[in-house]
Amino acid sequence: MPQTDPETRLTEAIELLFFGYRDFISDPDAILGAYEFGRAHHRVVHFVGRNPGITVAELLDILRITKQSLARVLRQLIERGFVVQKTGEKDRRQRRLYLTKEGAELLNSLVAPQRARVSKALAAGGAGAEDAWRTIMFALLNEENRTEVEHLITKDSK
Amino acid sequence: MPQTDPETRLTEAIELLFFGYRDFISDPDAILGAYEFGRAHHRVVHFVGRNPGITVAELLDILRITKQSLARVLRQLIERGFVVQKTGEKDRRQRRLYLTKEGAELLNSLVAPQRARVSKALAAGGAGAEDAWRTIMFALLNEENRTEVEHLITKDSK
DNA sequence: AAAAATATGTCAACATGGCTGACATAAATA
DNA sequence: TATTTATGTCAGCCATGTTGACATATTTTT
Repeated sequence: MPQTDPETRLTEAIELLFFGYRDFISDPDAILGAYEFGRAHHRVVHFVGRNPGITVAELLDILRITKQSLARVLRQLIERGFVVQKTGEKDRRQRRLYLTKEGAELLNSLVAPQRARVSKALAAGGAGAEDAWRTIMFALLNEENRTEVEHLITKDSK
Repeated sequence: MPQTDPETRLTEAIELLFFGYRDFISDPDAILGAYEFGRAHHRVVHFVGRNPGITVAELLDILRITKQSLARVLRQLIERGFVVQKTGEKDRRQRRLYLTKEGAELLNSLVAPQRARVSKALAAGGAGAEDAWRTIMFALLNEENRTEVEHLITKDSK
């Protein structure tokens, strides 16, 4: 079997991340095209769907973009009826975001092929591989983001 | 311990990919800024460095962008002395691409923090985790890309 | 030798989705 | 009441993707 030096091994891992991510995000693109939406819309729909009632500020913090960039895609999603805003009950300055029925359907059509892909991939690793994969993916995060991401992704685990 | 339904588990994995990749590509950005280069330049420098003498057509096939998009960043990299073109010896229509000494230094400064990050993350998984992680990342690829990616990433394994 | 195909380059126009800066409004807080 | 906060909006800029059309040099096919 080939022996590989550590630098090469790491370079290969870096390229696996590049190519893996490239294909991972490829499924939704065709679907989005039919709506004349882009990846920016996808991200908003995804995180609003995962965090119903999220405030604009919280969404900006997840996406790490400016409010002006968000405003463009958010306006389109609202105008076309995929997202609604509701004034916050406790703090009436807030605009809490929710998916409409149409938004939830769009999200579902986007996430379905991604789930299928990830499900297959995790299964390909065999028993125990999923935990190892998760540990490594989590360890890729900047330390200052780990707590936040942990909260975000485990939001509705039972 | 929390029991988690399969859909939620997969959604969490999808978000781990999103956040993990986001942080994974964060290191080089500051470095690139100092050169007034962007991620597109990074990709070109990376794959030219990994595949010395690569042709323009091969590079386009890896990057999946149009030649007009590539032309812009490639021109800048050539003008500023990070990449050189040499006419193909067998086929003189080809322009084979190589990094200059400066290009190799730039690549090294970009890849070093990525290697450090990935190295730490793989180590965090413990023994055997790296193989599991690789298997899963590879299984994320579109089937039609697997052979190509396998060749690309194992290019100089011994 | 001529014709066709290939590898590459270039011009022009346009779209998406980032960015900064400035300013406005309503509501909460000090 | 004054200030801060959450949000929205206008205007313009930049990076990097796209399509379409066309040019050149070289190789391959006829």
